[in-house]
Amino acid sequence: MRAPYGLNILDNCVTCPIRGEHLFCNVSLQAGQRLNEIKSTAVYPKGAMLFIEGQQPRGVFVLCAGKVKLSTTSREGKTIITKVSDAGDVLGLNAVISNRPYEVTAEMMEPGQANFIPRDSLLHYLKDNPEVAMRVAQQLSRNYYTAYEEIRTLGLSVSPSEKFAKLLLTWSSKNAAEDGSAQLKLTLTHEEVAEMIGTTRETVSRLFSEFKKKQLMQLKGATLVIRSRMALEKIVQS
Amino acid sequence: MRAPYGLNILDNCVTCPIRGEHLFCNVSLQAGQRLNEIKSTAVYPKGAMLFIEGQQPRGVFVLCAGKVKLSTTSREGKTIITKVSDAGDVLGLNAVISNRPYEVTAEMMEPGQANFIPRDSLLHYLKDNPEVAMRVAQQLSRNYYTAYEEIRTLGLSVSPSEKFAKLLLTWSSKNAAEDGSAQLKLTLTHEEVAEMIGTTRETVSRLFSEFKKKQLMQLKGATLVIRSRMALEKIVQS
DNA sequence: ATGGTAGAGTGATGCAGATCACACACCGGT
DNA sequence: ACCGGTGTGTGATCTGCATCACTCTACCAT
Repeated sequence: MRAPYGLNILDNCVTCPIRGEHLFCNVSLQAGQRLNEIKSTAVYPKGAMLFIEGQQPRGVFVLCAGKVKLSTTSREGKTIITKVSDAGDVLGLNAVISNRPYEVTAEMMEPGQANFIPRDSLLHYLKDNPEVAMRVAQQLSRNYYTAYEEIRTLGLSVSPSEKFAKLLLTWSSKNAAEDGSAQLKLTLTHEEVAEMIGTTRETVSRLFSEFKKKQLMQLKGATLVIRSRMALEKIVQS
Repeated sequence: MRAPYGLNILDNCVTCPIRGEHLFCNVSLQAGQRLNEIKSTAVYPKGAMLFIEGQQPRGVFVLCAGKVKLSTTSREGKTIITKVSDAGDVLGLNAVISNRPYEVTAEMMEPGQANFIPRDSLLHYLKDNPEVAMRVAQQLSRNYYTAYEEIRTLGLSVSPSEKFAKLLLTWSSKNAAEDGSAQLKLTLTHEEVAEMIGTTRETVSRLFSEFKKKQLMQLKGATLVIRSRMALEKIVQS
């Protein structure tokens, strides 16, 4: 199947091409079919906004391919990135369930694909499928935990170094090797990293140098190598 | 009915003596009765811990009377207070639904009363009452929004003054008068205020003086008078 | 009264990190 | 080869707040 942005369209990504533990997976056959009827698939270019902070919730997006940046901006223009989502994540769920405006802006960081489920359809669907409703509740509380971790990080760790180390740890835990090292592609700019840990671009730049010098990490092109998680954990201390 | 700590025991506070919009209110008659069967009521002294960060979730507490302080502490002993709950709030819901450890510590700030619903009973109950399950999902997403606001505050507002002004605003919105002024009892110590906005006791002390001098607030004994919300909002700017 | 303790006010000092101001490196377009 | 734009590295300065170190008050218990 031909698709724009050099992507192949994934056939039925709502029922998780990737992870077994996904929100809409392992539902009954009937429930799965109904889900296919109410979803619609679309492909997005880099920079596309799935939704914007403050908008009324139209529905949820189930991300099939590509990375999505979730961020909030204050009136003065200061921005924090709260999360980088990837395939399998469900975006906009909180807003849809509670019928409040989207609390973040979701922007494609690279070309990707997502399934859209309109708010009304989803709510009816959940009414008819209590099993899935329960899963949604669990997903919401997981979201809450993630937010909570963020609060702990922002509220308890004082120094940028600590927050930076924490960020590296979360990255490395997604690509961990046996020996405590990890390797991953760095897709964010220093500016964006700064927005994730609530500091300035310059400070991030200095943090990179400092951590490299201290042998905590290594950088070959866009490939980030984390030497030992242990050493980072010692910096975090919280 | 006699009770310890000078409290009168409230008869059936799980079905909201106070607020109509409560989680377990307006459920069907049958569902309400079942709820009464699985709950148990207890009275707590000041300083009692309903649950502690890291404990396995035993169940949820529906607060009937008294204020409860929710906090997290880092390994180095730094503490942040994430919320002060009062009557009507449901505590521990996220932990119970997602079956993860309680993420906060819940401590009574004054004598009070709460209904306890054990985890298993609640989960069965929700399975049997999808209407209530949906309400729980909504409650969870509200919790999420609150957490999200906290993230915005911690991440976007830099200075303690801003965060302090923000805190005063949330306080005053609960006791607002028509003209933008508000009056409330200050039950927290400077230390505790510091833990709410992520700064030190000394800084809070100076903030109080500063805000009083700038006519933003007034303090008669434990009664805090907020002159104009407008002026505070100008400080917040986010 | 007298002590003890928890909370509150306030000055002096030091430093981490924001801010400003550059220079440079890289890449894609024409 | 040339440019412009975007991202990065790094020095110099400036400042807000944490930290330390007190004193003072209010309140309770004896």
